[in-house]
Amino acid sequence: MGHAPSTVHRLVDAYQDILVSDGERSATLDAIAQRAGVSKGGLTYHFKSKDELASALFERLQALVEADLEVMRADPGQAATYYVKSSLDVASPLERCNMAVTRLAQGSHPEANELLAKCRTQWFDVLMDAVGHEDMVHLVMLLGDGIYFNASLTGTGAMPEETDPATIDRIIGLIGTIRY
Amino acid sequence: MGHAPSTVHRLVDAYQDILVSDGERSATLDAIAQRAGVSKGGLTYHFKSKDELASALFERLQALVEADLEVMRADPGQAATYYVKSSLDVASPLERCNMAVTRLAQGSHPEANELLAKCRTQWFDVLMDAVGHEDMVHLVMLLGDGIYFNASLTGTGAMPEETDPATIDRIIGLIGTIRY
DNA sequence: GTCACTATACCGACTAGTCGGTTTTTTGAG
DNA sequence: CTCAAAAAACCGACTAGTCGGTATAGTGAC
Repeated sequence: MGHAPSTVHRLVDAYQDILVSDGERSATLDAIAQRAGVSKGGLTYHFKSKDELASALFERLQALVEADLEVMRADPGQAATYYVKSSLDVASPLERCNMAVTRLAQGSHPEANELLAKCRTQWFDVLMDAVGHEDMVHLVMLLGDGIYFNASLTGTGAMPEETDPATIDRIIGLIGTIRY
Repeated sequence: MGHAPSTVHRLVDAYQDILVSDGERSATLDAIAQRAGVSKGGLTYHFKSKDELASALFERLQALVEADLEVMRADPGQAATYYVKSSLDVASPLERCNMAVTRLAQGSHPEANELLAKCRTQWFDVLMDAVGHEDMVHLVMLLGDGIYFNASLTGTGAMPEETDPATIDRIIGLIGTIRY
């Protein structure tokens, strides 16, 4: 019970956290190992290369997205609202993992690019089933991306001020008034 | 007339382009010099350090944003539409420069962070003057960010498909129906 | 001569990945 | 349960290569 997270899990966490907070460049093997509380040798025992670490991150994202899609499918009426609101929760495992993979994609990692494309297609499909109007789905997804992008810069201390959850609620209210 | 761009300009272009298309890690002095078609010595002749290159990029962004704000101030009625639509034009000098600085910010470059925060505040203020409703301004800016974020991933070949300008037009139409 | 470079060589710091060796955990025979 | 052997987990020094930055001799245009 209450497993202490395994070393492998901690290493992926460390990689993810450094990617999110300091960027790809800072995510060196030494830095990852140090944050995970193991030696470099300990890291390379579990992951022979940095690519293997990245692959583990990709698998984590796939699992988290699958769970997220399941939540949305379970309550289609709230799917769009849920999608927009959850974009704001930068501390959630999904958003953090998504952000880490996005950082790799921006460093032109082909596999990261493909995975992100796949995830976005899945979200689009689920939202289409739930909302049924293509333009509205695009609007919702773009809004979610904007919130996410904003939050990702706020996280690194780059924004004038954080996006306020209450503001998001009011914006959702405004969008709810659109007749289509 | 029709100046061939100066070496200094070409070096900043090269830095910007590599940042956008390959990420911070690939933007080495050698790579920048090579893309600009000068030797490494030629680069260091004009920029004593990488930080000076970054500063030149920051100055470029400030100038481009200032011009953009001027366009918006000149036609407040179209400011919001202009803001959203121009987010899609990833090939424009402003968007490319903005993207390059964003890459640096994500690598937690403090000066890049401050500059982005300042620019976003300026855009917000101009949109507030033009639109007059805070939540609508947030909506417009988030939408712009989403389009921009999408486009920036599409650029690196990461998206299922590029956001369609016609779709953006229809979304703007939907937002235009909101009464506030 | 000066400016705007080219070309090349070099240094120190850092980085990914390797490797021999050590510690910890698991196993299974008596 | 006990204890030794085997397997798994981990350590840290080392190697080969990269990157930012410095240095320097030389070239052609003005």
